Amino acid sequence: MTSSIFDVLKERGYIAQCTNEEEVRGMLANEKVTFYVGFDPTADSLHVGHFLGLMVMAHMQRAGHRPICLVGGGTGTVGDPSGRTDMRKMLTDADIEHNCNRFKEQMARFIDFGEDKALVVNNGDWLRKLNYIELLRDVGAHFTVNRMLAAECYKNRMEKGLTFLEFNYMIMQSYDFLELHRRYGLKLEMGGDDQWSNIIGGVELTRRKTGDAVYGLTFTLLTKSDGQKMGKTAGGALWLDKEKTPVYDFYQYWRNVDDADVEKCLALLTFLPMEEVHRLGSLQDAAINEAKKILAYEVTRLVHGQEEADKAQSAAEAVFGGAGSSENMPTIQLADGDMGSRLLDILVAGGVFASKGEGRRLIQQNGLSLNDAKVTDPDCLLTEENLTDGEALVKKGKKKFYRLVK
RNA sequence: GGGUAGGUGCCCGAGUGGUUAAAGGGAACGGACUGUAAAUCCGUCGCCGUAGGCUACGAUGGUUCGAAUCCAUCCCUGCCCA
Repeated sequence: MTSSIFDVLKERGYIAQCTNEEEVRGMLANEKVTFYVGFDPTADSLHVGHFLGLMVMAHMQRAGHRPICLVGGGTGTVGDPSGRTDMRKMLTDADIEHNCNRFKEQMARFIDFGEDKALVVNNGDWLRKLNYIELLRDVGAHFTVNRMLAAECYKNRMEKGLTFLEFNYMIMQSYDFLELHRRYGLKLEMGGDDQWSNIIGGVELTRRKTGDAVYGLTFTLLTKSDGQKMGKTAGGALWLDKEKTPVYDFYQYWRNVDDADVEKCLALLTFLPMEEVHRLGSLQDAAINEAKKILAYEVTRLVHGQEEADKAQSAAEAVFGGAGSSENMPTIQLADGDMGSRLLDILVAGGVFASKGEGRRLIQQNGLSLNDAKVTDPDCLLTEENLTDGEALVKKGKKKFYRLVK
């Protein structure tokens, strides 16, 4: 057997670092491998960064391997200092449990948790029971502080201060690997490239404790061509939960990615065949919009399902192309008292503007339209005449649309 | 515990008694240009507002006509010593 999922992952651009490329490649080609990716429950929803990891897991599962989703009920209480300049806010146990449950629901959209096909585990189950002295003797003896301090992930914390609490994160994550190896025969840990230090910690610990060959692999972080992290919006992260990031906004985010990032996103965030990805990625100038539409639709479909993706696409076409249905664009429900009220106040109440000042400014800058006519007066009122069939369309800036419905 | 340097708007960071809603940069937002792209240029970027007012520089008190700026106490962080 020579074909390996490893090659697929590599071709699609997922792989950043690997402990032993040839051995991992061979292992993935010749046996069913149990592997894991960890997710710390720092928020009540997964975001696009996690989605990349889920895509990798999905590819692996399709190739016959068994994924373990580890939610960090234990590590989440400590907080991973990797890539952070400040200590994370401490979460309460109740928060963590709530978040863990949400994660599980969301993961089920991408991973098949059918019989023995995949597992969800919570490292709180074993980490919380650990005895300090035992752990120190058992695990602590295998780590030298010198090596740990040299780890990339602590670099920028050496200046800002790194607490002992967070310093132990690597130990805990390494212990997870060992524990999963013992419980499930785990052979491989995967994670974002920022997890490299933590992952090799686990690989080494497990090797030393058991003598078994185990491996680590990191996947590319989702970054824009200018190096910035992808998936950040004005409102923060791009969430997979539609309550936190509306599907329409989610779709629009991908519809609007930079030309330079289109091919990469198609490869990493969709299951389209690579020939198709290359073809779409090579489109030039205005034609690349075609690729962006497909990207937006596909990613939205994977995350929110076909129906939601259709709605988002339809809403986008209604707004930008004149076709499609406007029904699914963000909607503001008008109250009875709104007729004759100031448009500005209605939009602030509807969340379109964060403050009246912001709205007023936007109007002064010619950034607001009502039914395709520029609004020039900040104090203009919304009247029945503005409505057609009980609806009006408001445009904020160049491409944010809201439907007012009575 | 001792010494020392700090805590400023979304982030970084200037500012050491009035001219400071607070320089500069980044992010973000609006406009022009475009392809729902990028780059560029112009503008905006605490809240309410016609004027004008209100709130804000870790927290709480105080000095002063007037404080982000001075004093006191407290909280937090870095560094050095123990």
